[in-house]
Amino acid sequence: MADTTAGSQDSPEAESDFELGDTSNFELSEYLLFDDLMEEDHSAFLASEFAQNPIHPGNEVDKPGSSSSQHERPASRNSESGQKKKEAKERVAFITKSEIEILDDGFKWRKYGKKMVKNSPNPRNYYRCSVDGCNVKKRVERDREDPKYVITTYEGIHNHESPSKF
DNA sequence: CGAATTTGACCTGCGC
DNA sequence: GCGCAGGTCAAATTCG
Repeated sequence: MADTTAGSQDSPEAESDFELGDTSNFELSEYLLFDDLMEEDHSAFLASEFAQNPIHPGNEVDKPGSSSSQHERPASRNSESGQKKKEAKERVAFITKSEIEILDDGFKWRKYGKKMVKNSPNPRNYYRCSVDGCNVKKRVERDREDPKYVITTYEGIHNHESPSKF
């Protein structure tokens, strides 16, 4: 699973019902239900489950009307001033059935924040690609009803090859 | 010693 | 206008 499309999106075939009412800022949102579980026995089962229920109701993974707020921090804090480049970031959410959220996908991630969300009793972890130049972010959060499931949301595309592997 | 991780504080955006 | 929620950064600490 290390290679799991590390670097590029695989065949997109999960988006459709996700209608973004406000596409002013967003242009693409693909949600791939992936289960890189080692026990294919369960993965197959889960796959069916997700097929019926993509995500539990009230999923905050993507709210079509909630407006996609792009957090553009003003240059106030940022050293770069006057440079606000809003690049359309690819957002891909993966649902993995695992007890650990430290899934090694072949990239080096540095945790830069943790936050408790109201929607889930579990904290949400924020990771960032440690590779310089790669501004890919990863959001890891446990399922609200099934702590065994981990929702990993990738934001951005890796502009480099995997540091490890190969 | 260096890099990575941790926790708290701070800021921004939206809703009411 | 204020409050809430979410997200990010920074400083301190720990592990390798």
